[in-house]
Amino acid sequence: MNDTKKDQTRGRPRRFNPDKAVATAQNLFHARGYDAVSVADLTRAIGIKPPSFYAAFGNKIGLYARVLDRYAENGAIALTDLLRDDRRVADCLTDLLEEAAHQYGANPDAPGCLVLEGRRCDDAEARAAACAFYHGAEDRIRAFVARRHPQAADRVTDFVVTVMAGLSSSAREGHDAERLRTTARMAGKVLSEDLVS
Amino acid sequence: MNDTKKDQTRGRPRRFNPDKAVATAQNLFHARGYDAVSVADLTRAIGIKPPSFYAAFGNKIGLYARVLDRYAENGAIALTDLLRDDRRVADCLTDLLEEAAHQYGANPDAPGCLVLEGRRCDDAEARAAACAFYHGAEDRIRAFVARRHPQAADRVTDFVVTVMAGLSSSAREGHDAERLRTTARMAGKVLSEDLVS
DNA sequence: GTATTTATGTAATGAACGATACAAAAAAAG
DNA sequence: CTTTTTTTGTATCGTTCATTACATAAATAC
Repeated sequence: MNDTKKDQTRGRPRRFNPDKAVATAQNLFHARGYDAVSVADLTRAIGIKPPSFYAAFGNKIGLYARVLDRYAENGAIALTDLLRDDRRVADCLTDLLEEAAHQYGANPDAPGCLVLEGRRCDDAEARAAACAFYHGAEDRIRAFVARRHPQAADRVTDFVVTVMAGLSSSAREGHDAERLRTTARMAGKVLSEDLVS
Repeated sequence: MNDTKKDQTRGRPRRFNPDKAVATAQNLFHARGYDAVSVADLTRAIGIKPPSFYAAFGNKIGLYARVLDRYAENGAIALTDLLRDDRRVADCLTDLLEEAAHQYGANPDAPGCLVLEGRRCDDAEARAAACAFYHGAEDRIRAFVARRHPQAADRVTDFVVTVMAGLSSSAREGHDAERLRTTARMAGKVLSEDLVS
């Protein structure tokens, strides 16, 4: 019957919630970046000791992968909702840039994009994990543009992802959501004129 | 007479050229970033042992400061040449973006901007050093725009520095100079329309 | 020559890192 | 109860990091 509440696993029960731990780790990684967050920082913030950490997540990269998954579901930009076929491509992309501006500047304690910033950390595995998410998003944007503007897809995608990376960078530099949105709107104007029809 | 060739210092002469060492360090820091370059990497590349390193440069930050100075004179964008009073502001800024695209993509082994990327390394002192150079450049851009478009200065400067950060980021992602230049030109169009007259 | 000064090479320092060995503790299964 | 399974805390591992003692080498000054 109630197989959700009763933990009918065998051994000693966990004293911490792994999902909550992932959320805590997400905050840390987003605030400081992968390299600057040590395992000691993570265990302290979660409230566990290293052995519990490694038993639950494998290693630092393992937890980072969980964080990226959570970010893709929770905090990242919902491309599916934004890149619609019933609106002009330029308008969708402008909304995308404005949404990025809003999200990247929303929380001053975790500015910018977890994935965009994660692309250039110093750990090869973590970098590859972040880049995988990034390339997925980039490909979706390019495919969306290509459907109606095939010859402009590469150029427009380069422009959009470059502006998004700039927005994330400026967010980390201290630009608030309002300043970022102004920048995003300026960038959006280019698209409206470039992608006529 | 010839006081340039004769080293009339007292003790044992140096077996390496500090200026060449700074150039070597610049390549390393630009290629991998401050955090990812260890003192061991630097001493190996320069061809000296740690004591010679610390005697010559003080510490890792000391050498990084020398590298930033060298970059400002050598590799960075010559704002003085670009931000001219005898041309339209929008044209100057578009040239600035295109020049950034050209420089950031010129050397695949050292993509992006040393200063822009250095802003977000994990060492507080190195970060402060890079940010000092960055803020200097940002202030010059803002002052240049403000002279003729005072009410647009903040907005336009935010846009320009954000695009530049995006260009540097995309350069590190692998965009070559040509792709970056296309992006830069697209961004430049906004300025021509925003800053009429 | 001797004294002084500076640079060099060997080797080691303490600190922080990611990751583990090990035994005790807390639960279910028999 | 005993056995089995899993988690926990303590304590530590080996590696890498930036930095430095220390003695030696190579130059000038006297």
